[in-house]
Amino acid sequence: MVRPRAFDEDHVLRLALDVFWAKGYNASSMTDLLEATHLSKSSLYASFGSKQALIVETLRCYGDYLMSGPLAALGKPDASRAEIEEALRTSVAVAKTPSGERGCFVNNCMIEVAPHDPEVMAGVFEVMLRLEGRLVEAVSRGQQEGSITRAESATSLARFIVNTLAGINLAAKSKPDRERLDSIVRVALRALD
Amino acid sequence: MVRPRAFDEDHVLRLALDVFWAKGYNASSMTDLLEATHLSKSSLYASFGSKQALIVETLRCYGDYLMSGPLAALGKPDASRAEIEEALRTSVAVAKTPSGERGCFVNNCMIEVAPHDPEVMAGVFEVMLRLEGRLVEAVSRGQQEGSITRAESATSLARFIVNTLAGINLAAKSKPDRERLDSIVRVALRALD
DNA sequence: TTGATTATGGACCGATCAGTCCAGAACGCA
DNA sequence: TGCGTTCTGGACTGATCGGTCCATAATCAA
Repeated sequence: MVRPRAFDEDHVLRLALDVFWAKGYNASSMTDLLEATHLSKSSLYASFGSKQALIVETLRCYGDYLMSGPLAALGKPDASRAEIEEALRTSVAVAKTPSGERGCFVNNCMIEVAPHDPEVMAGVFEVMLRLEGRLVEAVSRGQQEGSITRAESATSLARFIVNTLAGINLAAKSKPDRERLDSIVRVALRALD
Repeated sequence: MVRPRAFDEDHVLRLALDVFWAKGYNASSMTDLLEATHLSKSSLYASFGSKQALIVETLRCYGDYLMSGPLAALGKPDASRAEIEEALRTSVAVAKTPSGERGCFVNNCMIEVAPHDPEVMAGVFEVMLRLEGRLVEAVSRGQQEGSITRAESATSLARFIVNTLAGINLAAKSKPDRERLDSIVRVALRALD
């Protein structure tokens, strides 16, 4: 082996992710991706194979971003109700960001790509399961310490929160009022009492 | 004037809607639409102008379907908590239908098309406002009769329900377990207590 | 230097796309 | 029987798409 890779694959994925995330899969042409990644067409195809394979990789990349970014609170070993609330509020804050109208990349893929592509569907599932898993832990902890109702299973409550998050990220696409998102979170949290 | 229209425009819209709904906007070629509507290319362009104009029309059509179909309960003049529950449960039932993985056409448009097309965005808004309006009425009635909490405004609660419905329809795309959807509804309804 | 590997840019491909146009058939009223 | 309108099918266009290929240059180890 000689001449090592001249570019960082993860960094390229982040750049490609930004394109797919902002424009959607179909609207992102290979030209767009080449400009964003500063790669030659040959290099990009040699490294990833196809546009479809590329978006599958970016999904994995997005999962990492989610867990270490907006939803990082849920990763704390003692995460509980407070961290669930924090995650919801952070999601609202991100949604109100200028780039918030990109919504959630996983949601976007689920609707635009997954129905036509089993690999993307699998990637979507993976991210959602990671999220759900962390939420189950946090909910359980909240139930143990009494801050969350025991009337429903931790799994049911966690799935409800995933559902609420999905809705918020979908709403984010339409530049909603801050108050609208805040009240959704507020009402949703009532279900945990 | 001679020779009247040989086809029913609303019926054509329903057929076109089915295509867009099942395959998405980009994946629906004009060929698909022509086959489904049994129209000639010339007729379709003469009647609707463009693919984009066509999907805008189908959005209106979908709104009518929603209100007179799955969400018809909310249209009853005395709709209240029971009808909200019914609408949620019907949505789950529809989601578990073979064609349920199409999800919600409005959600699909919001993610795939609306970001690139202000007219579609406007159409999406219109349907969502209709739904929200009906929910506000039903929630208010529930609050008056004491079946729904007064701790939050009718608007906030209605928006929360819209959000929950959106999440459910998004989840529908991945062929979820019945139990998953049921528990989401069950937990969501806790927020109204 | 040599040879293996990687990167680059551009030419090129076949397919598909939305949309236009036209000649003519079908139709209904006067 | 005409006239005006609607409908049809197909030919056609120009653009764009994802993807392939290749000759060449750059890079490093032996």
